[in-house]
Amino acid sequence: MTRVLVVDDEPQIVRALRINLTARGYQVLTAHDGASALTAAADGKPDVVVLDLGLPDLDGTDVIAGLRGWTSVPIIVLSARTDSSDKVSALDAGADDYVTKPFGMDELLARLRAAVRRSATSPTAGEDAVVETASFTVDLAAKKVHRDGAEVHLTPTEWGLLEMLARNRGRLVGQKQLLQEVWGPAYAKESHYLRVYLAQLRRKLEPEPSHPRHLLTEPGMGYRFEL
Amino acid sequence: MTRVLVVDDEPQIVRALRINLTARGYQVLTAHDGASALTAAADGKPDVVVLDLGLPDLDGTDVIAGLRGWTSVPIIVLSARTDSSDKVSALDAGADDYVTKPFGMDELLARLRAAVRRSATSPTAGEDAVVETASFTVDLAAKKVHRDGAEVHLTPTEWGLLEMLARNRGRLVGQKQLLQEVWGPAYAKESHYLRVYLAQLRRKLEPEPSHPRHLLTEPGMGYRFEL
DNA sequence: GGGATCGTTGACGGTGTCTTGACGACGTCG
DNA sequence: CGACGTCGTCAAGACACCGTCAACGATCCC
Repeated sequence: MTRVLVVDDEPQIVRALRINLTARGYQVLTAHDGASALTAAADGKPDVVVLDLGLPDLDGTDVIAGLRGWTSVPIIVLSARTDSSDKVSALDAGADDYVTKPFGMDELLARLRAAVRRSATSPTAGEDAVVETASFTVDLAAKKVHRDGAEVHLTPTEWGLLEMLARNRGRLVGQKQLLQEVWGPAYAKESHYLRVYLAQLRRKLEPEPSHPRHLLTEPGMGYRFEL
Repeated sequence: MTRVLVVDDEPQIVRALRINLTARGYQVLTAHDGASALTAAADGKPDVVVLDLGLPDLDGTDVIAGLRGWTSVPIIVLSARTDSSDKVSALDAGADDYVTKPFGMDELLARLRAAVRRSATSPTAGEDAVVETASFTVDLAAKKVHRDGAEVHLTPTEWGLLEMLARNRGRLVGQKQLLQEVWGPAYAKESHYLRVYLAQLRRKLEPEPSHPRHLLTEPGMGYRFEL
């Protein structure tokens, strides 16, 4: 789900955006001043930021600069000012788009889609798309697994499981979490599936399937992908 | 040096842009209709396109779609129409920005800088307009397929499918993704179409249609274009 | 108006995958 | 020491999916 951070100090604008965005399946985070916008962006990891320039505490370009210091998340600026100089300074500070109030909701949504589409195709996502271990490599973007140079074929379920573990590499992933993500919310208790498919993955990927080095079991808790 | 392709049929606009852009160190290419814009984009490999929607020959969204078929170069649309629906359709067709005439030169230049800055940070991943395999060649810009020197005729649907796969060559493309892109969002579950059209493509392009080497099936997941 | 092309839909067989059950090994706790 | 729960392994049937062929309308072009 796409996460949108809406930064505006006018409640009615925030409300209108929240309603429209939520109705279209976006997840909406909000902040009402510059300082909380920066922390919310760091905390909520939004996919796109809608930023009003007329904030009470910070200048708009400072907020943009504060974001651009560590993230390349798309920023769409809202502003009541139609001055060309305002637009130029905001865009040059690092904003991706500039919409003047009053704005049409259709247009804003279209510009938001465009911004999200752009950033989706560029692999700037913080995580690396290819995970490598001593015995095999997982390419998350291409959905391919290689072992000793040769490609290993995985079934959809096997891949879903491996992908979930690889995206959380190093961390423990609970069985319930795995089951709900790969099989669906109704399968939260079918822990037998995990045993069957972990065995299959180990047989395909581990040098010694009975003594796994990368696909580890944490008894009673879940599984962990270790590099 | 940054190369800008300016597409507009009004000479005075082209002249004004050429002067301003050249003075700021851009290299300027021009086209005055949709058809020549497409060839100029394929030929001149611009870093950004400024596109007027009111062209004499083609509809603006068709030009955008024609470009988006093979390149992700940023497109900034110029238009005299302020209709919200025009903006939405242009942005959803793949445009990056939409500026209404009359526009301030400062603002356009700032939006242009923003568009170039964005695309500069994303690695222009091996996006070649012509994809070559051992048995056939796909020219994404010209929308043509050759096999053994001769041109192969593809229907629009066949082409849409092949284009989508070729643009994601090496990567697995989910069936839902293919269906939504080629047939439309309402066809996300009509996976039967994929089987029929993949069979047709293989019959036309693969040396052994029953043992495909380039248009591969990943059961339960999707299809993959392998070089 | 006639013919060809294209998109859509149905039926069919074959193959691979998912699900399910049974069984033994291991560790823990009463 | 024995009961219990968890885990790993194996096997077999049910099922979904894929590829293929063919027929039907709709549309476009001559």
